[in-house]
Amino acid sequence: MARHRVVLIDGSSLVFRAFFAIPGSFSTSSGLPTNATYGFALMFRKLMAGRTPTWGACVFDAPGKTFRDDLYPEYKAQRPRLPDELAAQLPWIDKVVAAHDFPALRVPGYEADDVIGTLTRRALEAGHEVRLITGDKDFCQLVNPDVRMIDTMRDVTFDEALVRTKYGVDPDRFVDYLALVGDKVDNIPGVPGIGAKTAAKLLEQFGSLEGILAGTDQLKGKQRENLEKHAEDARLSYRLATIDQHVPLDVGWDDLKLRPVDAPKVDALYRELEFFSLLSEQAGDTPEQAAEAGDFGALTEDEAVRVFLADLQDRPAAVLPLYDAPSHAWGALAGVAVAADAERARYVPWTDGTREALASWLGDAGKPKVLHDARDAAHLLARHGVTLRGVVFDTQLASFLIDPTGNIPHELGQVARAFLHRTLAPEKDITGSGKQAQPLSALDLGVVTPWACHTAGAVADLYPILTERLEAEGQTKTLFEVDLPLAFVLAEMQHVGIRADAKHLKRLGADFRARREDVEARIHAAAGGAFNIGSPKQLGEVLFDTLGLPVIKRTKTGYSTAADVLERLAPKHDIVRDILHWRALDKLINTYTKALREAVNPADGRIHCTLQQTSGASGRLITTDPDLQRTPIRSEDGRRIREAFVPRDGWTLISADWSQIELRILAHVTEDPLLLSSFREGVDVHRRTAAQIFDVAPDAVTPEQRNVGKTVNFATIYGQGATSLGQGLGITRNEAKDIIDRYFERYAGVTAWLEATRAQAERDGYVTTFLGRRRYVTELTSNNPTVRSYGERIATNTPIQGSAADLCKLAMLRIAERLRAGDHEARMLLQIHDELLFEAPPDEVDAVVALVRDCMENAWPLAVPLVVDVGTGASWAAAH
DNA sequence: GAGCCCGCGTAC
DNA sequence: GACGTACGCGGGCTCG
Repeated sequence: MARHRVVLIDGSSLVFRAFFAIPGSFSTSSGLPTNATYGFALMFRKLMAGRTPTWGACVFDAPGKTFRDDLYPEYKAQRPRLPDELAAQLPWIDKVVAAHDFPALRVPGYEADDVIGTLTRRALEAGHEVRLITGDKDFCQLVNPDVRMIDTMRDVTFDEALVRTKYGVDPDRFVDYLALVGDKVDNIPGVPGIGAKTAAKLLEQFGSLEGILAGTDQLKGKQRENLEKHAEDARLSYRLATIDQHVPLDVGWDDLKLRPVDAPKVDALYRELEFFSLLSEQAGDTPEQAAEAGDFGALTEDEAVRVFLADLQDRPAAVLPLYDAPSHAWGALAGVAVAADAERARYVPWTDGTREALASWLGDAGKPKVLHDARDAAHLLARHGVTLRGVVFDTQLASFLIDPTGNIPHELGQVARAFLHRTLAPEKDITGSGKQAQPLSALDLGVVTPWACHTAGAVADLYPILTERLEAEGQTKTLFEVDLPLAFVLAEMQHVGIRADAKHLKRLGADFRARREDVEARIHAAAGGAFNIGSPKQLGEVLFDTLGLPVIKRTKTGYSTAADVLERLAPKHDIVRDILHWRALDKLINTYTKALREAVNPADGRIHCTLQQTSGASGRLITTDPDLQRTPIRSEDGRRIREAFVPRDGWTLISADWSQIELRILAHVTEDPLLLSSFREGVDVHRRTAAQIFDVAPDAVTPEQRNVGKTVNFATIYGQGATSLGQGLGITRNEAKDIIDRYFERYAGVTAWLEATRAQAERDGYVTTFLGRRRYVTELTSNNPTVRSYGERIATNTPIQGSAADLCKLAMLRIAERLRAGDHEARMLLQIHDELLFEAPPDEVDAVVALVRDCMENAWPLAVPLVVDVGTGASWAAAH
């Protein structure tokens, strides 16, 4: 017969946790804040979904002093006062507890911790097992084979192994650990200079706090000094951190007996609190994952994997491939979690024994799969020889399409919080972070499995919810026809990477470094001494305090030394030119020659950046790790960086970019006659704008005037005002205003469209792109004029920038399709917003150029032609 | 040492 | 504050 279970809830700490973890905007229609109450209700729901305990109690701190205050007056002195919004919820939290017929305990003179500790001891002595529901790590000291600590908000269960993994000490040494490390929240002092890592190391070496204090002669330096000096602090901390397990309690098991949940009673309260999603009839439809109720496990053998996967049949399963390395850059595959639903999941480590079974299922297009970030998964799997097929949904892309600005970058934890109100344990909770981070494969399967299964379970739970939301937002088609297929094109591009000549980067770096040194010597001589030129703080002191140059602009932390400021100071002192030069070289060295060289994968000599699909609010794609979209081109030195990007031996790089795609889209949407005619007749649009602004014939426009025209054309797209346009052009605000007025007079169609778009955005609360991609502009409802005008710029810029991004995605899809259909070896390498980069074998170049040009020029039927410039060459510098 | 913000610079 | 979309570097601060 199963043993009796006792559940002890740490009410006080959970109330605080819930209050800070759940947005303050949670409230009833009458304005009662309910975020902490909701968190508490969620916790109960998870608790009750699991195995029913026999006894239980929800323990709160009682008002008044405790023995710890006598020991140490500063105890918990750092605790913030109870916020009013939380105080107002306490009576309601009591009601939630009462509605579940859960005994609530408050014992004067003792903290909740001690009451819980005492009940835990009694339960163990009676042979029962205990579950502690808390977010407070102090309870780790009570964990043993019969006592587990459950953090319901993060869905993490601490057993002995997890305590050891996370803190590096056994539960029975946890108090010693706390005594050394201290606890800022409770104002437990600890020993200065001893952090988590050192404490674990010392305890490993000496066994206990007293062992350490007795053995300080074996230590040295600051550490020994601190331990000797603060020995009494540590002992005091030990007593403060020790949970008292012998509190006199006037309760017996009969008082703590639990009854089955009275659903109507709970529902009545939840209706009052407007927690409609927690009502029992709905709860039955999508049962919350109980902290321990899941049917989770690890599968390490081929046959077991096959049986589990075959049992899924044709039902969509959530798939979560996991990186082994803490850094994802070239990380290997540790394993794959597969969830049939949130309650049934398996973690399969990637081993010789499981590889075949996993690979054949993952590659089977007939087995439907749901992923969160299929692009990343497909790339990771591709590196292990697995082709991911049968992906029917991507919860990350769905979240992005529902609200691109909502949960950037739409990581699973954020999306689960937003749509499931569930807090997932971050991976570092089990792996640790920083230098002592452990790869998943080094961790106990008992630690990885529940975490991986819970996490995959969240993807399974998100699937139906996001499917429905996506449909409601009218974005289903975009997901299935554009973003999801594109994810696999991007995965392929990441997998292919771009070849980079590390030697060229090294030579360039050496050249730039030598030049930087020369300039640096001159700067230091002019300043009268050495200083760190790369520190804006130090540089400001030299320029404005030592050399007495005039202060033109300030930042919130001091003097501004930005390039535009330095440009204006350049005539006053020769040092300023040198500083600008030093900055340019320093940037090229650190961000480009150095970082790019480190990004080259030695295995294939190529850089494999990430093509983020869910980070650009307007729908743009974004490159990271490294960011190849920011490869320099504007300066002479910068362009030399592009010489390092080369094709495969004997192949050719092809660069194709749209000419003025955003201005053409502007012409299309505004239907402005002048803009339309410029593009239809193929006249130079910047020259045309200059002619309008300066009221001269196009032939008479000087190069300087054309430049003004160009700046003004872009200013329109960005919603630039007179002040900054004036600054950009080096003219007065009034002169700039005249130019803008004149532009709007001549381009009346543009003026009308800007006006209409702002009005539409205000009316609907969002703007859209060609593909119907939606961006909500909440800024427009702000009372703050600055925020509101920012909203207006977003409203008018996003349809232009976002539609350009749409066009590029469509072109990429068609190009990928046609390269495949034509059996071309050529490959798409990069997207730089309006440019696509390819490499092709020589015999394919002409065909690929034609194909690419066709797809790009005909990406979308516009009222004006789309013009594409194509270049080829032996490097990116040569091709562009 | 890790994590964060800041100032700055790079691209389209 | 005053130009839209981004990423990432080094400096410098805080925390442990």
